[in-house]
Amino acid sequence: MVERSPVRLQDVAEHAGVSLATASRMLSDPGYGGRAGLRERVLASAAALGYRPNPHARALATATSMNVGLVIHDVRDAYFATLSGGVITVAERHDLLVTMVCTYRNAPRELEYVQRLAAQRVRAIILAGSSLRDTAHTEAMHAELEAYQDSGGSVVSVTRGRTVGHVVDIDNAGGMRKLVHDLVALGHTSFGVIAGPLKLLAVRDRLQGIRQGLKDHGLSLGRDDIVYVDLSREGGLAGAEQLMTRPDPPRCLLAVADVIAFGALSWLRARGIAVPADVSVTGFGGIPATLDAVPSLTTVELPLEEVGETAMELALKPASPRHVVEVEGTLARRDSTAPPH
Amino acid sequence: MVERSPVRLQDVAEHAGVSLATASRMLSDPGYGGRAGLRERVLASAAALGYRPNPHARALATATSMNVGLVIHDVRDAYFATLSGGVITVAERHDLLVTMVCTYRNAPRELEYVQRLAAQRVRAIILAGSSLRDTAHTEAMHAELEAYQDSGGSVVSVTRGRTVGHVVDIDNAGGMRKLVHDLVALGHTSFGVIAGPLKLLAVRDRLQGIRQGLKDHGLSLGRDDIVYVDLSREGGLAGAEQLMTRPDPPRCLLAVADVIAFGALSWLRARGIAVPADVSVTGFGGIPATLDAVPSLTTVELPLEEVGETAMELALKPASPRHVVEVEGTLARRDSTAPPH
DNA sequence: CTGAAAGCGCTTACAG
DNA sequence: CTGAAAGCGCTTACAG
Repeated sequence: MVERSPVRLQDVAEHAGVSLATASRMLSDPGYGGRAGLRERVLASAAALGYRPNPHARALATATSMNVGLVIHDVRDAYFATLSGGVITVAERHDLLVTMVCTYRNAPRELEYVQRLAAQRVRAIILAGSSLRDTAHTEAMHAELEAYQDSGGSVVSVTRGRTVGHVVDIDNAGGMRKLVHDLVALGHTSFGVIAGPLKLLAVRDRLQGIRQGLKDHGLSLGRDDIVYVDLSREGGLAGAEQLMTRPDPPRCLLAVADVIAFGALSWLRARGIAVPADVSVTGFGGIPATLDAVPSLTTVELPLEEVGETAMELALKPASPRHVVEVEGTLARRDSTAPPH
Repeated sequence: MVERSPVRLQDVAEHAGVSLATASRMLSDPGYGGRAGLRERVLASAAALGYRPNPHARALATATSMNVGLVIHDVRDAYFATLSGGVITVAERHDLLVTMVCTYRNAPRELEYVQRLAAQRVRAIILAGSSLRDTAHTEAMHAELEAYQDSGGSVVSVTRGRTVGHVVDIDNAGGMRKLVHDLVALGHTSFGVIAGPLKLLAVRDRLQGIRQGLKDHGLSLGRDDIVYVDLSREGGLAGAEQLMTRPDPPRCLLAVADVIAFGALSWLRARGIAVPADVSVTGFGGIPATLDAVPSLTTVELPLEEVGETAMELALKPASPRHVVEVEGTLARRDSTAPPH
């Protein structure tokens, strides 16, 4: 089916008048001695023939590749796209190619992808999405990642709660807590929360941060003050609808993610409900679009690109000692929040 | 450095009591006969041992892999993120993994990535970004892609003007022309164009569409009516500044891309210039955020996710006959445009 | 320092 | 249908 590439290392060796072994050394081991001019001759031959090493042959012989695997929930989501940008930037600096897979928050799919990436002998697997709360799945992932790491792979997770590999730990709870404090300071007491799927650890943490922030001021959430929706713009639309059509709608809508907040803003706009005059709205994440929204969205800004860069950098470090990098969100108080009148 | 994976095909063969060759056939050739129960036995052994085939060994033996390469300008840009989502969706259906590289519109980098992907024997290379106008580079790319295709690879470009492989041809000029017609129908006669880098073929085509659309109505662009900026939000900010601070600012700003329009909207908002009351603004592309902007952005909507899906589907087809799929943009008239008062 | 040879883990003609 | 063997294109002990 496929024609083989014409020029192999063997060809280069012959062209340069050396053995296969020598050609290999001159080409891939910069520290190797070699008699004067030899290296130059081999390099010249390689260039002359347009030699391109076969990465599969190399991977087979050395059991490592120049690829890294990046596991995210969804590229179409700006949160992950931005983070991926950071990963790719650093990977490029190290001549690494990144293979990206999207799980769409589906546990079996996540596991299968990790297995495939491990089978590919990628140098590292970066799990950039919040981990999924499911005991059986967590155990299977753990076993898989452990085995992968034991066989020389590097694992990095952008989520807390992973017990293997390096971790970039985003302080979801702390960020939300800060945000809530700020809103309470503005005078808010009536909150509605639009949450995402509870299977996401990040969602749980953000909710916990909200509860804690309220509790710090003697406030709390009623049963009906929180709705669970899809982590998307559509989810935000539905969530706002549920909360705002109650007899006594909240004066402040806390979304657990920026995209959800966008949906909520859209719902409110369509109903002619003014933000922030009638109701305040907040997001979480700080994706670039929060600046373009009108009103601009108050949110907890995460250095997403930097998170991606850090993750990729950790991926380059040896598995031991384990690194845990804590990332704080910054409160970005913008135009979608104001004191309730 | 790296421990080898413990279970090889050889182990499965021994466990099942068959030869290596038979094990290989039972596992990877579904159409192969084999005596009754043999296949089941081999599969059972593979499962029992947790066998995972080594894709590099397979790639070396067959000269194909289960990966495809996706070349884009920038993942952080929603245009490419959305398109990539489509590619990944279809790739997943075919058990293909996608390796994504970002060129940041840098020609040498694009070429180098294509070479690396070709060396990896990816099944297909999808060039999702507009091609770069640079004769030397175009020729080098052409040679590389041709060689890659001759060796069995599949190439798909989402840009016109590529003479090798399948093509998804987005009608940039036609879309812009439709948009301009609509604006002229609204009563606009005074336009300012915020263009991107002229090295991008897509930018040239969109400009050409604008010129044509104007010409259809006996209008034209003056020397100062067009500014060239970076294809980004910041570019839009700068472009709006240049055009709107002229003695006689235009009444309608045409951006060649949605992100540029966002920057322009932001600049206008900061100056208290009302859109669309004082000035109309349009984009191109139809990325999801155009709906969340306030006012929502009038744009030419491209089915970006579908474009990605189509590209990946074409990648699965044989190189011959060549397919060229034409994609039209849809005029999305929204709130950022109105008749000039 | 250099080369001949074995080995990485598969697939696939070639015999039987 | 099945198996022994060669081969894919590299790297790397092992001798010299």
